[in-house]
Amino acid sequence: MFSAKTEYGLISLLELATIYLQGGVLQVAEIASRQNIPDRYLEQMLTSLRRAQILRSIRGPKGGYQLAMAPAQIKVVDVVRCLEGDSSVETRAPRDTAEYQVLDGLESELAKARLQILEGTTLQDLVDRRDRLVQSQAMYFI
Amino acid sequence: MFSAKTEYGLISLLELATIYLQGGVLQVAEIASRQNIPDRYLEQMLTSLRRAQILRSIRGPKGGYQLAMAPAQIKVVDVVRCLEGDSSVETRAPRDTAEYQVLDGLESELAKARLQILEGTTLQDLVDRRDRLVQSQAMYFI
DNA sequence: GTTGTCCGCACCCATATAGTGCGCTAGGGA
DNA sequence: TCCCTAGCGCACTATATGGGTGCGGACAAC
Repeated sequence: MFSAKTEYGLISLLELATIYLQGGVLQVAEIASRQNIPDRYLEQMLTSLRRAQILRSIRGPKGGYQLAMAPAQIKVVDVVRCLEGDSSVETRAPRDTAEYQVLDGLESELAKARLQILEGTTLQDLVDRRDRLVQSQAMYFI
Repeated sequence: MFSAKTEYGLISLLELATIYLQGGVLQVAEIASRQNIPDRYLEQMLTSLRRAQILRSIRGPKGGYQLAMAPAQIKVVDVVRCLEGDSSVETRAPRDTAEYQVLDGLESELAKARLQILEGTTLQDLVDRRDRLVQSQAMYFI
């Protein structure tokens, strides 16, 4: 459902979100090795996210990336739109029969449902879910 | 959102649904030319739909395809599953970090929303929508 | 000025999607 | 009976896309 690009981006943001309050910084290589992502590839996603003002970068030694705003301000839909080729710019050609129009209607219904979920979920929500998940999994070891 | 395969299939079923009550039959070439679909390609979709028991075929002169059941019995999700490579058979490998699990949760949320719509829409629904569309467009000419 | 990190392309490769070619098979009608 | 028509089946091609690499430059800290 998500492309690798989107997944890698969201994962990275999730990592950065957890250290946001301390103003923490992570380097591409750190995230990549921890999450098993090709680092040269991950750079591309982080660059896109920086251009979209979602991330901020610091160059030089001790550099890295950090969130440009609070996790609660970042909606998943923003990340998806940034990393997925903003799918809606496609000008399909004829599509003039009534049958096609009905299908278009159905497709936009699907797109709307998807958008609604992505609009309603913030990075903070994902962080919370992950924390709860880790918590519940830790229970098993007691 | 839909692949060309799925669209072509749904369009064809829509055409066949409108003549279902008269037990009507349409040939590949007819549908293809009316909807501007490469006919040799469309055959592949119709074959898949026949194998899935959604269509029935009649060979020889005066042959063609017809629906195997009433339009109200055919759910869009059946057609999509038949024509789209039943996406859910993919066994993604590692995906063991908590971050990935959270993403998987979000993705299944999206998939569920999509499925709900596709499950709840029948061919008859689409036919009705098209008829209403044609009706309302005819209004403009009065 | 050297090291470490981000920056930015251009490039490559595998796979999926969309579409074609070509011949076979079965049923109806002259 | 023979031929024509329309479905059957599969191998093949071509183009786009997604995922990933290579290589060098730029900038900041030490």
